[in-house]
Amino acid sequence: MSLDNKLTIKTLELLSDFYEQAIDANLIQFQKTRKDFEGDITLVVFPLAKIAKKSPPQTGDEIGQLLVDKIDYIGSFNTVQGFLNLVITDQYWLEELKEIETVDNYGIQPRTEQKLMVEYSSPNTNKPLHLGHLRNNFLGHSVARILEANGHEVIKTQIINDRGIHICKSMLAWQRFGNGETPENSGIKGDKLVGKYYVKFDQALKEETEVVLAKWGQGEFDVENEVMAEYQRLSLAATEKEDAKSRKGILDKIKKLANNSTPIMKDVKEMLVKWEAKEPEVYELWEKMNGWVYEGFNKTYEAMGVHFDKLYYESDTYLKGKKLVEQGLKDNVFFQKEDQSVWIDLTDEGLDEKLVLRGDGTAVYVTQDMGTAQQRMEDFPGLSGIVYTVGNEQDYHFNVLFKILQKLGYKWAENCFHLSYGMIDLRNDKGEVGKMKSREGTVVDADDLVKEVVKMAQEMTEERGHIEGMTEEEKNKLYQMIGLGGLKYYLLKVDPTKRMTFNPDESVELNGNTGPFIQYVYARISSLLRSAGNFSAQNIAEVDGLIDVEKELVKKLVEYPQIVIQAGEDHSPAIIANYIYDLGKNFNSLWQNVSVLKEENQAKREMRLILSKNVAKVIKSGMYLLGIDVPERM
RNA sequence: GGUCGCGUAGCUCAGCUGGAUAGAGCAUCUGCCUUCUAAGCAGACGGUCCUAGGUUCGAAUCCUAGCGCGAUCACCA
Repeated sequence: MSLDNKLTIKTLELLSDFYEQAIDANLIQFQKTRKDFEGDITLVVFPLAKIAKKSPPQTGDEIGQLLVDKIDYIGSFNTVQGFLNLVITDQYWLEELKEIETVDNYGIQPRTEQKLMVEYSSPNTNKPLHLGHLRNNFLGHSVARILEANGHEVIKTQIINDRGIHICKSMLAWQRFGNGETPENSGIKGDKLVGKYYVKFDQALKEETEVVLAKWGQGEFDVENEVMAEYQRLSLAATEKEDAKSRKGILDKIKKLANNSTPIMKDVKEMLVKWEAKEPEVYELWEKMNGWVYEGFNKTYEAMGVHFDKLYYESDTYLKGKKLVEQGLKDNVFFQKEDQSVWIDLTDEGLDEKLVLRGDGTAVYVTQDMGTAQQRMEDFPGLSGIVYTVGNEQDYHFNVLFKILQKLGYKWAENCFHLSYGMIDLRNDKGEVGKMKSREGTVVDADDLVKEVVKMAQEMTEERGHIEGMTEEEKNKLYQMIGLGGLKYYLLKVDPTKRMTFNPDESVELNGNTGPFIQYVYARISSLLRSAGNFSAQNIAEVDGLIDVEKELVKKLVEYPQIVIQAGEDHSPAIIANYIYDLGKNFNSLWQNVSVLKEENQAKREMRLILSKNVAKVIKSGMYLLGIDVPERM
């Protein structure tokens, strides 16, 4: 039990007795003592002053005396204003250290009954992975490990968006402009090659859209009457609007209308229908191109060091979604419009009407998500919930999805959680911050970044020169570990829910609050332990006093289990990251200020070795939770 | 326009379930390698916690309004 909890229970008991009345547990508020004051833990006495019927300082003194008298590990106290600072004895901390030393899986929580699925990555198969996917993957992978450390059984998964109109776009463009280009004959990585044709489609679409708009402008309409009417309505509205913003909104709508009226767009839609009908020509092309993509993705995942227990493909689950729509239609959860499209009315939930099946009978995004969720529940009986690692731009979508699942009557929908993380912004040469834009060529490619980061790690490590005697293979492994560790840490140390600004220089930085800084602490301790000889925790209790840095370190170690729990509850690797950084910093302070091996007092020397060993143990454990490896030497 | 989110040092971020004089890193400047790995340590400089009200013993933290930024409101995913 933590000191905080222990003290709260004891104090509650003592105070109830002392003041002869029942005391609300919420009035007992312990917090860490601020550095500027003497003490380890502080009781906030303001809430208790009323009960004592004395001023806060008097109350503090009164309670402080009581606690010192009754609790043996409280050595002394001081009251500053309404804050009662308690000094815990060194013996107590030494016992704690000894305890930590005996636990192998320190910080890891006992098994629970919960079985959770964590979904992350979930890319579209029409473009290569980029920086945003890196944040997604590292986050999901780390959260999976954190949940495991909290005792839950975890299944790591992803849903591969391998079908849909966007895939058909790449396919169509390849058919038209590809001239039989393949990864083999071009040497281009599979996912990159398919991405290339997705871009080609976009260009073609843009050109055709302009043609359509030009025709419309001259009054030539070879489209359905409704489209023409809609265009005329919008054009009129655009001329009436005064402010530029709403004008732009209408112009965007016109553009979209034109977009959808292009021949190429019609062809793509047709292709999707053919695909759903499994027409061999289309289906084979689809299989071929997706095969290229998977080959490319697998290389990227391997380089990133993330993996999955089970893969789902939308092409397998969207039919299940369609069945759910059918059933829901019968049960009056959904309703059908004249054009045969199927909708759900969520206006009573504060949301809108939402399409669940297109008029032509093909599935949309949410259709397949419904099917996927149900499939998962069938595949893993007893699954308690699903964690969806998906960007916060999809907050609305998941809101809708969970509501739909609830309305369909699935109890487990309540345990689905959208791990909604912030977008990554980039800073351009002018210092402006903004999103990655493929059109402006600012998308940071995942493969390129990983390669770059490892290369930088190599250069910087060679400069430092701590690696003589390593084989080439060991060296390469180390560069990989440092580069990737730095990148992962950089992306994970920020609160996942917040958007962040990517700075390429900081992502490869070795100094300060970085992954390599922490890895370095681990390597230092490893080096220390290598030259320490034999030691044990037996004589720790004989140490006659702890210096500040030592005590700080023990206190920090004691916090770890709570940190793991907190990180699990909040789904936040950042909590782990910030904690290990603090721990590492504290250790460096010890390292720089005292010598471990040259300490003459034997008990003290052993205590410091045990302390160091356990700092390393916790660093390794915490870094594992972030998906980062630590080196014995660097 | 509706909904949701964000606004803390020059920059990137902690702190936000209310507690003491708001913390780190980067950048700038000082010191410290004959000593277990200086990828380090010690220190200096740097703040209208967006603004205005409110709640209370106490507000960066909670509430309301305003300003600014972003996301979303697709028969895209």
